[in-house]
Amino acid sequence: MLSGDPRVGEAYRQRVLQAVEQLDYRPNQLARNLRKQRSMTLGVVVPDIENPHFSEMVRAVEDLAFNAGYRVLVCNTDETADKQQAYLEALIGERVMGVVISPSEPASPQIGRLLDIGIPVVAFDREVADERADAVLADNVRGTRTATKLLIDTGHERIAYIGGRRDVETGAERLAGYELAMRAAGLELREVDGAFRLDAADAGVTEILAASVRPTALVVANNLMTVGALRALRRAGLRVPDEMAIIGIDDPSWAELIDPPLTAMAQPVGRMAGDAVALLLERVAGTRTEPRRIVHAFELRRRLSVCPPAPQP
Amino acid sequence: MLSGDPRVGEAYRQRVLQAVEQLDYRPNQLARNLRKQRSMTLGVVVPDIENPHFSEMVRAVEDLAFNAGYRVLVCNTDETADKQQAYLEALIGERVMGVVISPSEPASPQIGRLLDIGIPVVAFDREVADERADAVLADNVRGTRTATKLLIDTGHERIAYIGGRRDVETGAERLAGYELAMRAAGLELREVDGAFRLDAADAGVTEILAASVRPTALVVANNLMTVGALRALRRAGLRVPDEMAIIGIDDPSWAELIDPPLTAMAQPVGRMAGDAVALLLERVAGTRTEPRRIVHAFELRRRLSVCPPAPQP
DNA sequence: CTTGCTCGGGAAATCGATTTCCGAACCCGC
DNA sequence: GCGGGTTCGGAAATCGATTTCCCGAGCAAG
Repeated sequence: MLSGDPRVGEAYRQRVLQAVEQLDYRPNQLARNLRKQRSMTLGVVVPDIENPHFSEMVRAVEDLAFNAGYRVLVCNTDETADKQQAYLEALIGERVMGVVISPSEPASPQIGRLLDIGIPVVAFDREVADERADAVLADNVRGTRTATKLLIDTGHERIAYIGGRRDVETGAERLAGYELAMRAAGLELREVDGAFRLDAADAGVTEILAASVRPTALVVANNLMTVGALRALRRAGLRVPDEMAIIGIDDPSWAELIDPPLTAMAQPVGRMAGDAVALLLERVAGTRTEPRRIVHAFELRRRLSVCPPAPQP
Repeated sequence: MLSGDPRVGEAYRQRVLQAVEQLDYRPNQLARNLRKQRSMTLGVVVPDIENPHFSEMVRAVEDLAFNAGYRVLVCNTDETADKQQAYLEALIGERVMGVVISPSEPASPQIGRLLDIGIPVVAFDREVADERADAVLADNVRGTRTATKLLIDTGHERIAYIGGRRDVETGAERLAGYELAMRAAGLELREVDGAFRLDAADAGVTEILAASVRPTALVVANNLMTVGALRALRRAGLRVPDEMAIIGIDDPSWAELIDPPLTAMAQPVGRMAGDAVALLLERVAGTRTEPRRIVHAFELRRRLSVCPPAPQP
């Protein structure tokens, strides 16, 4: 009756509600969870919550979930398959009502298990291996191609790409976007792996700068690596954009504060998170059973870190 | 027996473990939670997870908690008392094993309830009203006084302070630190409320700049407001540091990338989070019953956003 | 007026692991 | 060889809300 049975007498209901009031009765959530075999919780699995891209996403998901009456269990995988597996296992154990995941490992068997037992999964940023999952993605190929093309159109020919892990969607697609643009223009590829990490990007850029023929522009595949790249450039004493143009994927809040303000490809993270939660809630409500994929476009934020290359000696 | 009863026959144990293996048996976490009246979860309550200060903290807590076998329920309060209350209520309902909270409202009655039912609470950054809670704090008064003193020692006399909410510990203490330093030097106070928010700080700085006599230096009480302040300065076309020196409390990763690199007071967030989790685990283990307060010192990161003021006309 | 049906409310079963309880077997020493 | 004390494994109670079941009352129709 306490769960809102409509066929209950009014007088009786009043009596009970009054008792509830007087005794300061609070239903035991744990007992409820056991009986219902679910907990009003959503799992959010991200590779790195310190990355502003993901903290913005977590923030948005959390907000929407809270308003819909859910709690959020945040899982940080450190880009490792192990932690991801452990966390997904835990989420299954907790019988969460849905999972938003930006997978470090797209093929964790737990993802299939989740879907098997009816827990909806929404892939965020990166797809998962299971067909049944929904997905909210950014058009990485086009975004990175646009970024690269901007450099080409500005007059650059030696353009290096600081990339992320190729074994995940985002890394592979962004690389593809870069390659598409470069090949279309008949330019030579120059790729360095920054593993989506600050330090690796720093090292990568340092390595690039050591080469006999330096590039005149960089495309950096995410915001952490952009910090690393900028650090390496600063250490090498290179001026941006005259000596090295740079365009970043992701547009964190500090992008317009640095010198020069960073030209960036922004993802509509807030809207993407909104879509992800909406997809989950549709599944929970049973409104939809067909998998859906939603792809968002990047948006170019033109600032001052890109200018034509210096004339060649 | 499955919970590791030591007084169990070896042969029997083997037989059971084999059965466990074969049937792919997974204990139902929800049933376990109900029976034990607890869930292997820690609650982390922060005002804004998008703020790098807190995302770093959440990240560190999450990591340590995971290694200790706990999950982390992240609660974002948006600096509102309402959301904080709702979340604390939920954490009580989930019977979490401990709570790390950076309170928006230090006196929520739920904090007392948590402690009443034996759930340890550690205050982070800002104290809570209940005596029984542990606390991990930064020495805000000294940190801000040091920051202000640096400006004074550099030769500034008109120093404005962009402050955060005075009704929370950090805001009040940082303000006090500024006032201490200014009064000690016999200088006039100039305070603006930025509510710890980017936009409010932007507006505050804009307001300050509109005054007939402008300050020559700013102390900004946290990293979000620093972004706002820098934005306002840029919009007004003021050069840092010659026309306006600036020192920020908090040292986010972008601080050394901006132009000029930001002079900042850094908090050892990682160590603070480590202490917080350690305090919780001590409580859970029952090793300690006396409340503890740990105070960490800020660390000055001298960069280029502070220089002597231009000579007066 | 009686049969049949609906509705309200109380009682009991359920979720599944943990914890307690108990009887049987076993060991030791006297 | 027997009483007292362990040890071990099975059985039952427990956690507390939800869900199902069921009976009695009330009402309508024949």
